[in-house]
Amino acid sequence: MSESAEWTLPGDADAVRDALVSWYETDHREFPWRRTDDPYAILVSEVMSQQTQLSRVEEAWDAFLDRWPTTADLAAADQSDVVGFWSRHSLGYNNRATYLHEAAQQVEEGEVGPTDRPHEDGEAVEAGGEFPETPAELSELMGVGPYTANAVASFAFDNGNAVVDTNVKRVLYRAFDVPDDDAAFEEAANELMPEGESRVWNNAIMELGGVACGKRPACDDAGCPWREWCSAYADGDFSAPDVPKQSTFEGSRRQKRGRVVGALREHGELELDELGPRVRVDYAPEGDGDGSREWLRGLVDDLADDGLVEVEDRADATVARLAS
DNA sequence: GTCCCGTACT
DNA sequence: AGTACGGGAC
Repeated sequence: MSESAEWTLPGDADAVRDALVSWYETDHREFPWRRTDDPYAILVSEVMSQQTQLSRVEEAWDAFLDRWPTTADLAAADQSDVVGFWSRHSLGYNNRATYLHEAAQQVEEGEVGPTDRPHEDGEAVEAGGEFPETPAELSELMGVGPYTANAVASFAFDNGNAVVDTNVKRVLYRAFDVPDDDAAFEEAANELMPEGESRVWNNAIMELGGVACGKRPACDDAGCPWREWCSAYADGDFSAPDVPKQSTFEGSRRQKRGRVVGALREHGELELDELGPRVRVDYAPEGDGDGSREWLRGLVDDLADDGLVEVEDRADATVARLAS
């Protein structure tokens, strides 16, 4: 179903496909996670890569897998250690550390994947620990959406659909005038992907978006394999789909949340009035506005709702620590 | 200050 | 449909 026929793939689509795969196979960046087909290791790399410069991900990825080499290891870990690791490595979005931890537990408990099936009360449940292999099963994992599901299915099992991230959108938008519309991008991406070759294809098209067709295009320098078909190369219009604006981090609530997690990681447990000055230099317990004890209580309560922090009311004071 | 960016939640 | 979410690179 396509109400918008504004875009078309070139008539010789197979030549387009072959050109990209050949270009990728001739030369591409090397990343350690491209040398494994362990779905867990690939999931870790994808979750990290969603948010961080690839150079720093390499070191964090190695250290993470060294510490928790399997889903069983991660599932058994204290969540505070996982969040602490995430924070120490400046990986951002601490929620995703808890998602990854929960996803490992889902796999170990057999909640998802090939062993997933209804069972009666009292019946022995199948052991679990088998990693899901299809995009639909992978999507059941906490923190795994359409992009990550297809990336893991592709890179671990060569079993995915076309990935659609901002790199892919930009490439399709520029080269084939696919409109800035999620359904159109998904349709075009899947029409273009050679059947059953998701591993090499998704690697190749994201490499194209990262190396040749970035925000600043490098068509000739990167030897873009699609120049002869590319609409943007022909008319010089290298505009890209709109990306949502980022609110400023300095002074933001996100910054204060990060400081709470950092302080609790460092000290283990703190009373609110010990935590406050580490979050805002102008912390002033009395009152009810920003920077007050009441404000801080609201902040740590939200972190508790997110599963990142534990808050305990004692007779004399309220204490906070990273969630175990 | 701007950019990066997929997912969960409302 | 819109918003929250981290912190480093530039």
